[in-house]
This record gives sequence, structure tokens and C-alpha cells, in this order.
Amino acid sequence: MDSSAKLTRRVTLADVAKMAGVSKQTASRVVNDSPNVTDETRARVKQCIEALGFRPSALARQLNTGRSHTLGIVSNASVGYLVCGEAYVGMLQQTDKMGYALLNKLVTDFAPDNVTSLMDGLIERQVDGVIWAGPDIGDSHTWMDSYPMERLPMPMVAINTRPRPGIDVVGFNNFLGGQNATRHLIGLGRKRVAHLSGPLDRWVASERVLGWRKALEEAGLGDCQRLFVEGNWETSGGGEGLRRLLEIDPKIDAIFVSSDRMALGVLLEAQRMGIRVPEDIAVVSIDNDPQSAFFNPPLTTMTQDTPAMAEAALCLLVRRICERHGEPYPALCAEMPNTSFEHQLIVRGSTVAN
Amino acid sequence: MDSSAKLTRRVTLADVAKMAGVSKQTASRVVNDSPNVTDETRARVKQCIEALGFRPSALARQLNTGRSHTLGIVSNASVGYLVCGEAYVGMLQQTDKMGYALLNKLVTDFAPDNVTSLMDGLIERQVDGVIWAGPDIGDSHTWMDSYPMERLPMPMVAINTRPRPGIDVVGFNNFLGGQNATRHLIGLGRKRVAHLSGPLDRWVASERVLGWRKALEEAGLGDCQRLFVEGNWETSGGGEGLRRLLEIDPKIDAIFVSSDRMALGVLLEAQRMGIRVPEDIAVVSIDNDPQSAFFNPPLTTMTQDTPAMAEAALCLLVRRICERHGEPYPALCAEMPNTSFEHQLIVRGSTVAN
DNA sequence: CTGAAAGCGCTTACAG
DNA sequence: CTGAAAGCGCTTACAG
Repeated sequence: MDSSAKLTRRVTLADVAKMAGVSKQTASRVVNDSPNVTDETRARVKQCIEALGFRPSALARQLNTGRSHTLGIVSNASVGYLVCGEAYVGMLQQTDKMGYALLNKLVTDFAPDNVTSLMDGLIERQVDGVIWAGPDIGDSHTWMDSYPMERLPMPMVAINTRPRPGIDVVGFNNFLGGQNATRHLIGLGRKRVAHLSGPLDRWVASERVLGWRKALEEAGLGDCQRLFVEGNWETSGGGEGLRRLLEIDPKIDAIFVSSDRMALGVLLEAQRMGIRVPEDIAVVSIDNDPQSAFFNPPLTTMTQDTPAMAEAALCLLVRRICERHGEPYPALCAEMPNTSFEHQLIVRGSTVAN
Repeated sequence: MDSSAKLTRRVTLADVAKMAGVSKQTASRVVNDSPNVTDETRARVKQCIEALGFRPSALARQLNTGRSHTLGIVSNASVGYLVCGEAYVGMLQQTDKMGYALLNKLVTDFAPDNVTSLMDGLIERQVDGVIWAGPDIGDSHTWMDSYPMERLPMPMVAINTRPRPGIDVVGFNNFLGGQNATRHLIGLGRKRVAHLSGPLDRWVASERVLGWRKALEEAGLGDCQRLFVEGNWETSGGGEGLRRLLEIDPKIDAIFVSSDRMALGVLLEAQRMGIRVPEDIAVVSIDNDPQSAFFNPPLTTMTQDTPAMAEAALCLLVRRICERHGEPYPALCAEMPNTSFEHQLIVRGSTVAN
């Protein structure tokens, strides 16, 4: 073996310049497609770039320009959450189109010290902006109240969190989602409309509960509020949830379930107990998982266009970044995006027999 | 508004040094915890760091050291695939522990030009290593044969791909997975063991087919090979798959299905057709999705420890990186990881009535 | 249209 | 134990 075993030295702009017989300047101009270079010179330099296999160092450029063209995204570990779905994929694609890369960080512990060191990591790497997609659980977001946001050297957009002054938030209107799901049941003539919720310390879950209550009140069914059980998002919680709801009132005729997975548990338990869906009990849920159309019966559910929401968050973030740097908005972000998204009802066999 | 509207200038090491009355050198030593600094000096510098809110620029450091402590991960957009699950989360956590950040890139188009520009993007950002988690579909990996790997300035580890000389691969033994799933059915005394596969251009799917065939031959059931239908991974393909298999032979008594989602389709269609599972037809599948334990009947399936696999890939990559740079392995990667993982059978009601 | 200089924020040798 | 110099690979003014 010869000395090629040693790390090959990186090809630099200086190498290109030397080979082409021009200054680094001019070489740089060609790399960056700036004008003021003879066609002839440009061609020659381009050849050298090709021949040497030159690839500009993003690091060096970043150090000069102060822009890393990298975005940080902070999410949590719960599988099935944003980062694990099409929303994340959509965001990646969009990010790529706009010339940014995406740096992923996990947040599990929301203690201020921990969050601070997490943010420090992003600051050190000089990301141009941050998307905060940690779930709003209990006091998981109180750090935002004490964190010195004004000292944050880059803009931040939060996803699906309780609104907070001074922070950009993009997300779904879960209150309305819960309200509309419940209205659907009421519109079918159901009179005892129960709710199997997600964990109540989740902001998303608690908003849906409020929406359910609101819809009940609108319809003069306020006494249904006792028909409530807190679930765990999971299939395993569905069967138990159904049984507990029936203990509260055996004559329940409809349930709004806060996740498709729990709804699957409800459907299976109902089958076991000989309860007919939707004749005896109508079931509507939220998520529209791919499998849900194939449940028995197919599940009526509220779908959320998470990719659109993710794209909106990204767009807003890039706009904030441009504002900080006094740059014009890129074409893809020309318009201020929608920041509040609505769920769409998909009616299937679990509420309307066919 | 005063001039604070302007971007606050970054606090630099020079600021710290000046305030502490030392050289940048010494300040740097304190930041990097290197010895050869008086306790007194160290304390003073640390105070200044705190007071100024100094955070070292990872960029500048990277430019000097040639190490970005960033890893690239290339994956595809298919939801449900590696990047969308606990494997990715596990990898993120592990990555973080070892002091690396993870840069995520999407690959959709496997044309050589496209792959090259994708790799260029990673090279420009000077990632220390790459995990290639694009799916092995058709000729999606032939670029590896023509790409000048020796010129790649960083090591690469591929996940779940067909073995290729000169490339590190970590993944599951899908041949064995298919074989063991089928052996389970045969061990239950089934004689007409069919297979509903994934798309055949997927390496993973085709390996499972081979495993199924092998198990049939072992048991002298070679004539079952005609009991085969190609599926699409999805729930929608399950029902159709079952019907087509029954057209081939109405007396099928067992099916090895290549995904839990398709298996759900099979179960529902069987129910509709009045076929009892497992009495008439036993069903085993691969994936162990969280919902599958709650299907009716609960699904017998092969689980794969993707987090362990992902961690192994990461560990191997970091070792390769250290080798390139002549560094010792970090403690977390002291041992050469396993590179071939096996599925584990989880027996439930769809093969064994309880 | 082209180039020499200074600088981005840090680190790596090398002196003291 | 501490520091002055040179350099990582590029870019941004400023001259010509």
C-alpha cells in the first residue's frame, strides 16, 4: 500500500484557482455563479472544478456568512408522533428544496437545565432556526417562560403547543376537532355521547375534551359530561375504556374516542360484548391511521393534514430567519402561511351503517 | 427601538480572553478542559464565559479539526420505514450520547446523478460518516457499484441491503425470518402453507420468499410453492391476497404474510368469508406492529429488534470513523457489534387457539 | 473583469 | 503554565 492510506487532503478552492491560473476570488465567483467573470475564464475554472472533484466546504462558507442553512428540529421520542410520520418526511422534502439541511434533536427531559443544554447544542452548531416539536405535556413547556428568548440567536417556531406570547405557534385546532367530532354524533341523533380521551396532561387531549363539552352544551346535552373516561392513546386502553364507560351508563349510544388506536380497542371489545357498531354505539375518533379504513366496521375519524401543517411551520420559520437577516423571502415562502389547521371528518361505517 | 434591533454580535473566544486578561489560547484551553492551566486562571476564565454567555462555535472548531461530529443519515419517504420508528429514535439517542448530531436526508430518486448530488451535499457539510438507510428496491442500490467509493471522504454503513463487497451492512436476516415463520406453521401440522409476499422488487420481501420456499422443501412440501401471491405491504392488499390464494387452492390451511398490515386485511376478509382463524387457516406475519396484539384474533408475528439493529449500525459507523482518524474507539463502541439480526417469533391466537 | 488583503472563530504546533 | 503566529477554507469589501 502506498501513502494513499493517509487521508486524502481535501481539494480546496485554492487548488482550483492554482490549476486554473486565477485568484481564489475568481474561482469563488465561478462557484457562486456571480457575474463579472469572462465566459472563457468561467469555463476554464469549471473544468478545473470538475477535474479536481472540488466540492466547496459548507463549513468555511458558514463561518463567513454567519448562515448555516441548517435548521434544528427538536422532537420527543414517542413513536407515532410528528417526527415519525409523513409530516416529518414532508418537512424534510420542503427543507431540502429551500436549500436547508435538517438537524434532529431529541428531547425527553424538560428540566430547564436540560433544555438549555439542548438549545446550546443547536446554538453552537449555529442553526439558522429551530422548530420545537416537543409535545405539550404537563409543564413540559414552562421552560419557555423562563428561557431568555430575546437572547436566542435564532428564531423558533413551536408545533402543536398551547399559545404563548412572543412565540410563533403552528398547529391544529383540537378544540374544534373535538367539537366537530361530537357534533357529528349528535347530528346522527345520538343522545348519550361519551368521550374516551387521551391523557389529560396532554394539551392536545385536554383541548379535545373541551371541544366535546362545548358541543354537548350547544345541543343541550350538558348532562352527558359525566360520560367521560381518561384513556392512554393506546389500543389496550380502548377496551377498558369502553367497559368503564358502560359502567357509568349502560345506555351510551355514541363515543368520541381521542385516537384511532384506542378506537380499535373499543371496536374489538364491543364485538366481544355483542354490542353492534354503529347500531348500538356509534364511534368516531381522531387520527385517520392508514389501517383504520379497514377496521370492522371501518372507522369514522377526523383526519389531520400534518404534512401541510409541517410545511406551514417550516415556511413561517424561514420567513422569520429572512427577517432577521434582512433578506427577501424565498419564492416558496412568499405568503404568510396558515397557522391554525382544522381536522376533516371522514365518515365511515362506525357511525353510519351502509 | 434602539440599535439592539441589529443582530447581536456573537460572543467569541477573543471576547472571553480579553475580559479575563488572557490569550485566546488559554481561554481555549479552559473551554476544552485541557490541563496546563492554573486553577485560578481557569476559574477566572470560566466566570467570564458564564458572564458573557459564551458558546463556542462548532463551525470554527470543525474547520480546524476536520471533524464535524455530525453524521448523515439517508432514508426514504416510505412512512413506517426505519426513519419513522423507534429505530430512528434509538439511533438519535445513541448518537447524542456519543457527541454526534444527526443530519437527515431523503432519497426518492436513485438515479446516479441524484445520488451523487445527495452525497455531495453531505460531503460539503463534512459529515464524519453516513448511514445509508434507503430501501433496497429493484436497482436502487446499483449506484453503489459505480460510485467511486474510494473517493468518498467518509465511511458509510448500509442498513438492510443486499450484501455488497467493500460496504459495511447491518440488517436482519429476512431469509431466516421467512424460514422460521414457515417452520412454525409446518410445526403446527399444516400441510398447505401459502405465502402472501411484499413487492418482489424489495430485497427484504424476496429474501422472505426464499426462506418460505426453503422451509417448504425441508418439510417435503415443495409442491406448496404454487401457493403464492405477491402483495403490496398494505392492508388493502391483504383481503385481495387471501381471495387470490383461495382461488389457487381452496384448501389452504396456513398463510405466511409478509407484513402485519396485510395480515390485518387477511383476518378481516377471512371473517367476512366465514373462515375461522386459526382453525381453518393459520396466519403468521412479520412486523409486530403495536396494534397487532389486539387484532381479532391476536396476530402471531415475527418481531424485529430494530432499535438494536440501528444501534449496531451506528456503533459500526463510529468505529470506522475512528479508524480513519486514527482515534481510539469510544467506550460505547468498544466491541464490534453484531451485524446480522434475527426475527423472534411471537405466538398468538392467529396460529394457536387458546 | 480580476486580484491582494483582511477576516469569520477557533485550533494546532511552536516558543518561552 | 502561558502566548504570538499561522492556518482551517472560504467570503466580503476594497482596489485596480
